[in-house]
Amino acid sequence: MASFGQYIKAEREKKEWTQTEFGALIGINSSAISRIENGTQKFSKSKLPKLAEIFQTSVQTLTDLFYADKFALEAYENHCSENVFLVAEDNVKYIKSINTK
Amino acid sequence: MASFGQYIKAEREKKEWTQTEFGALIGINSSAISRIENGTQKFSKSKLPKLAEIFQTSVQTLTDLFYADKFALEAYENHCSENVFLVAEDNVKYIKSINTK
DNA sequence: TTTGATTTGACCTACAATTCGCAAATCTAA
DNA sequence: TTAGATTTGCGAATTGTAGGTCAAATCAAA
Repeated sequence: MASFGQYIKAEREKKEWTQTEFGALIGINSSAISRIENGTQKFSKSKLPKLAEIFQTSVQTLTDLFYADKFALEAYENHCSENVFLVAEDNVKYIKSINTK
Repeated sequence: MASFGQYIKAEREKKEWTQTEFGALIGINSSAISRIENGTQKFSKSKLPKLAEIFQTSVQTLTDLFYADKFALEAYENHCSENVFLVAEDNVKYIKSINTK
């Protein structure tokens, strides 16, 4: 999957909803839906649970898609080097090791 | 390296600067330095170039450390699954492929 | 004990980033 | 052509957050 916006668009079209219909379901103006699908506006993470409900999928799946997209864009825009995600992965392990002991 | 704050602290101590001295160099209040080193406040990314100068290292190195730390914390706090960074890496490749053609 | 260094809390300001709402423009099928 | 769907420009409004200030608490070493 390319981006979170493209994912939303694909799922919305699967359900054969217009942006207006989908917007009403999730509680977002239709122009915002357009921007979200096209990447000029971000989907609010606080709405992930509702989105999971509407799309009939798990919050975990959406969370991973959402953040993978977010991290990728941020890494690209800020010219991070190739291995930034490898380092990040190590850092998560470190954080977890601290918060469990 | 554990976190960006810990990195800053380590480098500052190598130079034998107090938080106040280091704060004066980078232009941040000493209590803010304390918070940054201890992770309750974020280092401003706009100051990365200045930090590189002060620490005599490359902006790229600091950028990678900074974002690896940021991504790790965000992934941890939002309960992303293990493979979120693998997906993110793919997404970066996709973004790059679009922006080069 | 004393002095400087560090940590922390509470509160506040300023700035930057985003979202939203509306209207207008554009697109797309029938 | 026309009606519904989508995109987009713009300005208003909101939100998030860095980091300052001040003061108090804690720490560490001489």
